[in-house]
Amino acid sequence: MSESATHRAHDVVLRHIEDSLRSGTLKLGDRLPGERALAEQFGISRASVRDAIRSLEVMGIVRSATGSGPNSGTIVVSDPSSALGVALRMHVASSGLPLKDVVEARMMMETWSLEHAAAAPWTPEQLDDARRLLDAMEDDALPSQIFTLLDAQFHVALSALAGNVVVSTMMESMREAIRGYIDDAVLRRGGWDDVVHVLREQHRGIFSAVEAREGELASRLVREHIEWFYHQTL
Amino acid sequence: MSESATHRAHDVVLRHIEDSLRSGTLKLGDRLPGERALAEQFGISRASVRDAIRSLEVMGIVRSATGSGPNSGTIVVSDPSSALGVALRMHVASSGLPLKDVVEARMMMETWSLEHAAAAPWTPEQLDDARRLLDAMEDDALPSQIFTLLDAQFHVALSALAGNVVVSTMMESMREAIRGYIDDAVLRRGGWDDVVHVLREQHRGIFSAVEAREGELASRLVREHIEWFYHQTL
DNA sequence: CCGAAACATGTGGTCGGACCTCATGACACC
DNA sequence: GGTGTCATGAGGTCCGACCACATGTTTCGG
Repeated sequence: MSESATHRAHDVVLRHIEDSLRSGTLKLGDRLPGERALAEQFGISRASVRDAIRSLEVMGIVRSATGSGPNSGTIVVSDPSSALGVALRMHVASSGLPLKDVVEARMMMETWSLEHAAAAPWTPEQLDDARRLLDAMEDDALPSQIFTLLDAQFHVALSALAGNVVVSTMMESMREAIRGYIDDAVLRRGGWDDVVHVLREQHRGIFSAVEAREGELASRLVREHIEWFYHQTL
Repeated sequence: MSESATHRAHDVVLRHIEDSLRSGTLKLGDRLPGERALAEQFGISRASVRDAIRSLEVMGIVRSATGSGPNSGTIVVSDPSSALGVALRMHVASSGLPLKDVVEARMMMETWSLEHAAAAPWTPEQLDDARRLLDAMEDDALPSQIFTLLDAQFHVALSALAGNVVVSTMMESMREAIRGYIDDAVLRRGGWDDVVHVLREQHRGIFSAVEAREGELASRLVREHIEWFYHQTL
């Protein structure tokens, strides 16, 4: 923002794209010019253009695909959650961010979300997403990895009711980042059948509280839910 | 996690580094082999290796520098906040994430942090960081851009007392992402001299509450502080 | 006339080799 | 012993080529 330092070759295209995004010249769903065209336009090599686009791709700003037609090329998307999720996972892997703090942060966001969901203007249709996931998790034949996946989606769906995209995104990315650790911990622990019954009951309780718009109750239940599961496994 | 799909050339490097990080073979401060060496080791081109390293750099996992000596080459670091900050800023620019939600999320994290800071085991030295920033902001000659920078650091320093690295990191990155917008809004509004007096007073009140470990009061004050400033400018 | 197979086109993905800038440490020279 | 020069090796940039892929077009057989 402050120092320009446009001397780095790949920065010029990065800045140009950010400016275009900010000014509205480039918006969600638009296609960027081809890498070769951008290279010529800015007078830099295609490698540097690729460098910049790669950065945007890692951030979840654009998506690149080979081939031709409307689905090919580099397209402006908005996929912050998976991008942040990967980054978070890497930082947890490198011990830069303690897993304990990730779980704690997730609990903060989820309790906040459910509290605020009580007063938020969501429609019954939005709640149905969560209900479908709740029903899907009743299947006894579900492997634990699939269950935890649905579990994550259930929590995200409920939290989304609060209406804050940033909080939902961060929650989703944190869940994505720790999914691998959870699956490992579940397999290492064993006795999944006993655990899953408790989880189902807790989920139903949380869902009912949200449905009744009892924010404080929902918040307390989800806190107990996460704390219980955390101490059971990790 | 699910499909391996190591057919992408740059993914093999990415996976290898993540595994090395997870197993401890690679730790903070270590230097990666040179790009040419990695290329030969995995039997891929240097361009693909650069692609992978670039991804890690964007995530704040490594840092690359030219030259020779201990500060050169690619080194494992942990800089999630600036990495997330840039990504967040881009998403706000592309309207993928509403600024309002970012501010709201920041308020959630900060109130949570100050509440928990009351019971956290921080030392007086940690509080001194915030105190120094508080004193520095007393300077009347400070341009608004510098003030907001110190302001951001002050808030991060206080929040860090809660002891949760993930929350601190996210707060810092959100503040970084919206800094440009705040500076613009302040300049557009004018009358900075009137605003800054109120801000100083609010900061002192928040600091005192934290120092006295009155979590609830600190939390309330910081909420009012953020809400007031938000309505004054944006 | 129509459907299907072959082809042309343009995209990102990969490659390898070249040259540049830069920070450092070693070495020769005062 | 201090100092300036140079060799070294790292990342940064560029070029030009080729590959894999998805699509749109053309062509050919029925």
